[in-house]
Amino acid sequence: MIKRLSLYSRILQSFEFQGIEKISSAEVARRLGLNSAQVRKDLACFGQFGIPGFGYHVNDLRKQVRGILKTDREMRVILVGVGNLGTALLSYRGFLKQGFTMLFGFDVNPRSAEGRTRSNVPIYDIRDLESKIEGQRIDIAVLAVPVEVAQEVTNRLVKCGVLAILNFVPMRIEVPAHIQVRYVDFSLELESLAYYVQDREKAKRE
Amino acid sequence: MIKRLSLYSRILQSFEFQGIEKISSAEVARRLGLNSAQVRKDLACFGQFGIPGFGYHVNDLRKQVRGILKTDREMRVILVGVGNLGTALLSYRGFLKQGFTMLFGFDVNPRSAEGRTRSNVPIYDIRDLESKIEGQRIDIAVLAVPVEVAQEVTNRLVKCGVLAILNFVPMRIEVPAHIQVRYVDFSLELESLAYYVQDREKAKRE
DNA sequence: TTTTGTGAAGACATTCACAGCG
DNA sequence: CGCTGTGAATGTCTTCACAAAA
Repeated sequence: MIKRLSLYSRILQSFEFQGIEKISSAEVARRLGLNSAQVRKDLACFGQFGIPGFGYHVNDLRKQVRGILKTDREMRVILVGVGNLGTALLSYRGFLKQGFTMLFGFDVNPRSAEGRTRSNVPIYDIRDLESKIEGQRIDIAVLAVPVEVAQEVTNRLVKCGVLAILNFVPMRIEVPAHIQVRYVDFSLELESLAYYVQDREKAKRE
Repeated sequence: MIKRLSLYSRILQSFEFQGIEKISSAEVARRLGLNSAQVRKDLACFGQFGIPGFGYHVNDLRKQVRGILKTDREMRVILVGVGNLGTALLSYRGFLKQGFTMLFGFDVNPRSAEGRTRSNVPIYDIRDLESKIEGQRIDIAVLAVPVEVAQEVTNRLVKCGVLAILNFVPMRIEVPAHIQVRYVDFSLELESLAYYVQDREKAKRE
């Protein structure tokens, strides 16, 4: 549901960019492939932002949604594991949208990692994780290390006071209840796609 | 649900690797952070694989699950858009697990894209998309192009007979009903994490 | 005994449909 | 009228709890 809010935020931004000032739940729903009642419910959940018979003011609504998501305040992010994937994440504009700041990266081999990177985010040795982030507020750690060390690195991150982890490693990591974890797992998506593709070809034959 | 099957497949592989021959739904559930009834229901959905009072034979079950997911047969994949993200996907071992073959990539600037890649997947000009994949069976296209051209490229892919799309572009793409689309959207995950982090800090204050 | 497979219950999410406001 | 906000209805997914099988 919060993910949908984030979608609303994104589409409102694009409406604003296009100079559209007024929008209806039906139009938002159409653009995102959702049901209009769902859009209204999601928004109504946090207050009364709409005007019956009119719709929503794009500008107003966007401010409200950003307020709810707290996208208005700075999120401090670090990257742990600067291999192929980590490097890509660093250079992929659009990964860090406004409101997110990548402070630094960590890797077992910071020198070679730094060479690959075309961003100006400093890469430190992972041995210095604790000392480098000591005393700093780190909101989110992006985890892109090899599977074998994922749990160990996670434990260290939690000890360092990291509040949330975006995990690109294809395994479940154990964390205390108050730590937020979100998973991004490409190959899972690929495999599930494969399943439906199969169905498709079977359907064609029948 | 199919995603969970894929998780089972992965964990069964690791059990097999460790030489574990027998497994219970409770143990699988524990490892994946699920409920044991869920694991049993998911599996029971496709047949009776378990033995009451014993559990499941790891090897047997894995074969069954791979059969259901059709991970046993080759999936032919292409990559469209070989920018930062696309490049990373190409070099990221683990993206393409066994059963998936990356045939080639396409980009507006194949020369510079090829330079970045350390894989031996050939990169062609996107103008030649139709001619290069003509007559070939392509199961899945991985979409990693800029937002502005995502819909146009999608249309071309569909015309070329691609059956499924794994979309890394942060926007909804329109496709005919019989085409499968799956979305991978990092920044959405980041934003939703941010929301809960906020909650966390509020909770701490109270 | 142990652990499966599964109806029944429960929790959660989505959609319908309409009163009421602008 | 048009469109929101929202109870009620529906649908979907998850968990419980237990009879039956090994």
